[in-house]
Amino acid sequence: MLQTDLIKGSIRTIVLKLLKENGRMYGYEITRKVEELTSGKIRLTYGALYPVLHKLESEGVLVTEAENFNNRIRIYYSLTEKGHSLVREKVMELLEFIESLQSIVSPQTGPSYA
Amino acid sequence: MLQTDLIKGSIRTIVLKLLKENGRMYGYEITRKVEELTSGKIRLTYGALYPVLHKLESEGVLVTEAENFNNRIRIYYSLTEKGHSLVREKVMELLEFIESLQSIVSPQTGPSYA
DNA sequence: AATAATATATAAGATGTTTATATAATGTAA
DNA sequence: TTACATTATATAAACATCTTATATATTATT
Repeated sequence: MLQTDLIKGSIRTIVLKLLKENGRMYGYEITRKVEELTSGKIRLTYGALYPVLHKLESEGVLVTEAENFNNRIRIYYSLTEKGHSLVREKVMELLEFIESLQSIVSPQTGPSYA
Repeated sequence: MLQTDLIKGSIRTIVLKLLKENGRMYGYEITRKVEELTSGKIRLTYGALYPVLHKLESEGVLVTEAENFNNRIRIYYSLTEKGHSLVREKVMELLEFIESLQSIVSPQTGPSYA
């Protein structure tokens, strides 16, 4: 597992992107999906995930629906219209950030006339 | 400029990598180099940079040399042996992290038999 | 003379994350 | 049938990290 503090700051974007791709999801499902997509390299903790979800809700970025499943309450989160445009922004920002990181840590991949 | 909270957690690795590539550097020079490499997209703030440098020094990862330049003191930072092996670790970790992020935000780039 | 750029640094406040903890139902293996 | 793993949501305390504001001072440029 990675689980370094690199994850700091990207949880919001990850959550938003997953909700965009998968429609509505519940918290546990989000953590599973992240593990699946990253081959277990990234694991969101609930102490980090739920505060993010609650904040996004209070900002009007997503809405919740509580449903009963097997005598348990399951809370589904889905993007609002505002959420959808935020995803686009945030994902672009993340891609730019990744590019920037790469230009620091990776050697130039320009033409090599070798 | 990006300057989102995505940078959180990657400053250490960025600093370490730059010191490895450039030998010794001083604080201001580090911020310049990051701006240069990222076309101004990432800007380290001093409030973030200096605490990181001081912490790395206290951990024995880097050492300082104060030199006089134009009537001003300039403090050069360079990696110790311990620092050199930490860079390798941290950069690998960052590359893995980038890969993980990409598998979340980017579409699969597998063979497309189209 | 004023401003921008160079240069290091700290404190206060804000934010975000980990770790620990609580609760509870269902499925599974011994 | 007991114990454990998995499913499921959630909060509080502690910790780490970052931004913003601030201080200081020299040199170069307009």
